[in-house]
Amino acid sequence: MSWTDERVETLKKMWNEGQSASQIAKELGGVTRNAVIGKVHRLGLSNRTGVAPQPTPAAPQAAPAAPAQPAAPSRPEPAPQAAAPEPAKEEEDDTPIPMSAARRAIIPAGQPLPPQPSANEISPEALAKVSEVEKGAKKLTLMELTEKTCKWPVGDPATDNFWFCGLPTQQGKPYCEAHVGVAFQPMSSRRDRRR
DNA sequence: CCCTGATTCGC
DNA sequence: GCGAATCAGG
Repeated sequence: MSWTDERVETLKKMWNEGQSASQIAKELGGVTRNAVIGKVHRLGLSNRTGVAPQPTPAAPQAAPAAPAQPAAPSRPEPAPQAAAPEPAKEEEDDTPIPMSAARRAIIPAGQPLPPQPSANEISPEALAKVSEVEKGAKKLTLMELTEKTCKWPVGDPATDNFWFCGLPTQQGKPYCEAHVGVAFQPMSSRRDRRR
């Protein structure tokens, strides 16, 4: 397989989407993650920022013959932090979660809906991260789960919109990183309404 | 052990 | 330019 225009395009797209090299390699097929990474570097987009700002940090090894800053040598990274998280393209044939008629107040046999963070006090950050992640969840069904897919349940099993996160597990753990964050609370405010 | 990206270097 | 091997983490 060679790097056709199309494949390079896919590579760029996926890389900027935050996909890992191995995932991209699987998608493209015929290449290993090493090949992907190698290509990424050659394309000069090792940094996932879609647009490399002006200050193309001159490599310390090969200093260009034309230093942009004649009087400002020491300043490797002036970038303050203007990276605007841009989900932008999200083409998935998935239902945008109609969530409507399924408002039955029926609670099957289930009492303990898993961890579902609710009244608990979990790191606001973790929660934010979770809801963010759940938007991009793969929404797997029970049967689609594997040892490597996040098994965090989302939604109410009693309704028609219920799925499992399905994102890559962090490793060994049953959930993706975001969900591990809320699933495995060290143990904090364990003080229920102590009688 | 699983995974990640980064680099090197023969091709 | 390419990518396997290797390196350096998490």
